Amino acid sequence: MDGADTARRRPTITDVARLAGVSTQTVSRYLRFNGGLKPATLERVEKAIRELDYRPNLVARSMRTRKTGRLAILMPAMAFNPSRMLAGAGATAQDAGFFVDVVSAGGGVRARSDRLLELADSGQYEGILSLAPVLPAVESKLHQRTAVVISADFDDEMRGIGQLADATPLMRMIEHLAALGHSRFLHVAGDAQFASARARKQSYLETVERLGVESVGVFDGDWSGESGIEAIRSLPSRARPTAVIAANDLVAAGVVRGARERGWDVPGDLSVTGWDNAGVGQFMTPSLTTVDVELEQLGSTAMAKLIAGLRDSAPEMAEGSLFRIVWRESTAEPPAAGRLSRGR
Amino acid sequence: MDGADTARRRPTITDVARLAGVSTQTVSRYLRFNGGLKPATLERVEKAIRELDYRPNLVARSMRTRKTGRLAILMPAMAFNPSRMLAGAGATAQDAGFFVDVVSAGGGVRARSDRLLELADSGQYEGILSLAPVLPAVESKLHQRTAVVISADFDDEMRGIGQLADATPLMRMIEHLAALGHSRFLHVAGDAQFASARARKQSYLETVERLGVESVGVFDGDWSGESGIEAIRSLPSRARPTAVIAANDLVAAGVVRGARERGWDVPGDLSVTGWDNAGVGQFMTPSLTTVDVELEQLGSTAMAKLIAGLRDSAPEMAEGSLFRIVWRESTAEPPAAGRLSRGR
DNA sequence: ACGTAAAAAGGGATCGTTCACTATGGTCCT
DNA sequence: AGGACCATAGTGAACGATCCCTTTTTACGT
Repeated sequence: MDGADTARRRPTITDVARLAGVSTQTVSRYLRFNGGLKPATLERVEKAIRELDYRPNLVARSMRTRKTGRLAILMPAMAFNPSRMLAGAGATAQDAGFFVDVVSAGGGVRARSDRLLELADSGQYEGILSLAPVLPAVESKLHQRTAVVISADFDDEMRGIGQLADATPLMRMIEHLAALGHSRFLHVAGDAQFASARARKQSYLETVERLGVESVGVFDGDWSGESGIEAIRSLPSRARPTAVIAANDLVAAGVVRGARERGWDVPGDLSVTGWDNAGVGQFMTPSLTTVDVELEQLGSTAMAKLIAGLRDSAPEMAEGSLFRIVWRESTAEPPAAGRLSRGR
Repeated sequence: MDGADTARRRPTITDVARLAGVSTQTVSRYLRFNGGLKPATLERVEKAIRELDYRPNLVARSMRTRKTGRLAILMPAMAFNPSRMLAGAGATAQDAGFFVDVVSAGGGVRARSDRLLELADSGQYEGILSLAPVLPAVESKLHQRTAVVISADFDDEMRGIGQLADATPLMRMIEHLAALGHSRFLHVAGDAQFASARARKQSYLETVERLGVESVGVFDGDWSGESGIEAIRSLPSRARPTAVIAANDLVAAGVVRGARERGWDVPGDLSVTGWDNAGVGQFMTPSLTTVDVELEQLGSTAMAKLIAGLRDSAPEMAEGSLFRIVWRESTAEPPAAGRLSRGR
């Protein structure tokens, strides 16, 4: 996984000083507070920094200043959702002798990408694992530096681990429903920015095609409950599916709600499946059929890949499926012909 | 907020070497691989380390080895729940010039406490913000070292920020329900390990007392949906509340489910409130009345407190409430006398 | 033109560790 | 006995930045 790419040494403050024709102390002064420099000197320093694309080595700085500028947040590994994945990743990394810091990056893809670059350049990390999509352009900028990046749900052009995006359980669910007699399906997709959303959509289309069952179409949603409702609302009443494959549980909940709005009974008239096994789904009425994902395992595997990449060794892959379909009340046999609730 | 407590300098490898009567290199050798030392020397070094309670300075080590042993995980600030709080905390810290690393700590209180100590002693952090409960004993062990700890939901004996534990919205909800005519309440509490759970329970008891309404009791749960179901199941049929105040949305969903099991209609026979405004609650039937919490704000405030503590200045407190009650379908007027569903 | 003070820039030490060598002393072999 | 070799321990120099202090340059008033 690359890694043998540390071509140029990182420029240091000395390099900058030499290029600018000043002492390191002057450069240091520039870096810490933009004052006390003659305009001419200042410009020379700035130019040198720009030219070398220099960034201070934060480790060396902390060493001298005895300040790290870092705070740690201990995350509860409680019922919270994403922490399950983090917990897995963290454990694996710790076993391998690494500290794991989870840096949260707010904002959109753009902001996240910038943050990623910033982190990579800070020299404080040997590897970065991104669990969120990042702009493809990031990779090229990254290559010259050391940090290795792997992601669980990256853009296709990047090295994705692919497991999160594995959508075979969705295939199985459709097969099972088709075996029960369902013949008209609808898919409400997640945000296409996510590889997992695209994979599920893709898998849906292929499976429907392969089984020769009818598809009412795909509604392009955004993981939100609203998109689930909207998908049902926007359905012309003649094209009424008997089963909806939702991108996740939240969407599925929206779908159920939307169906109820139109007077359709779930699962009497319509079967609905979700994805994630969100805690609440089990207690809804009807309880939600969903896919339980071994998030810890997933996080752990992703981390193992990253570490293997750093060490130029092959990762140990976990065997066995990371997914488990949980059949609950929201799925059942399709309504017998003519026994549909009227609805709208 | 302490901080002026850096009495002793941290012992260095030189101190250890001097005390053991060997060179620093020998100590270093001991630290990196326990070999190549004569048993006698080894013991002297070990004794010195123990005596000084020495721990290697990881910053200096990274500086020399050019390895940080750290990995970063970029967390998606997406629909995930806890990341909202992290996002707020992270933004505030970044504004103040700090890097924020979110370290996830799995396991129980015990493991988390150990991890906290480890982090504090690593010397890599200036402050630590724990969002999860930690053993009270930790505080005393911490005092001698530099790291400042504040938590949003600590044990009472520690400096909690109190805001997460603020349960006034719960009071408001009870008042409102009482005004609607409800007179028999039940509370399903969360894990008593959490200050927020205790605060809600406390607040429930006080409010019920103050308003002079009847309380069927408090069921001590653990934040889980099962505990919600169990609370309803275990209710003798003569002591039937008209409103249940659940510790969070998951519990509330369990309560709704349990009520349905017994043939009680929600909200016809029983009103139910949750807490958290979990995404799915809005799409359940009935949709869940809940308390929406400004998690970003909360995280941000907690972080501001921590930073203020580090700088010995007063934190800027956010004004305005961080809570908003969201009334939805799961709450309504109590059933008119004699118009209860039969149920069991 | 000169002295003086302030501004600007530089020199060298230093933070705590590890690395690449070197210096011991002892053991074993020829 | 002499040397090769190993195990053990020590020396000095980095790593890259900042800090304290000194030196040089500039500005300014007389």
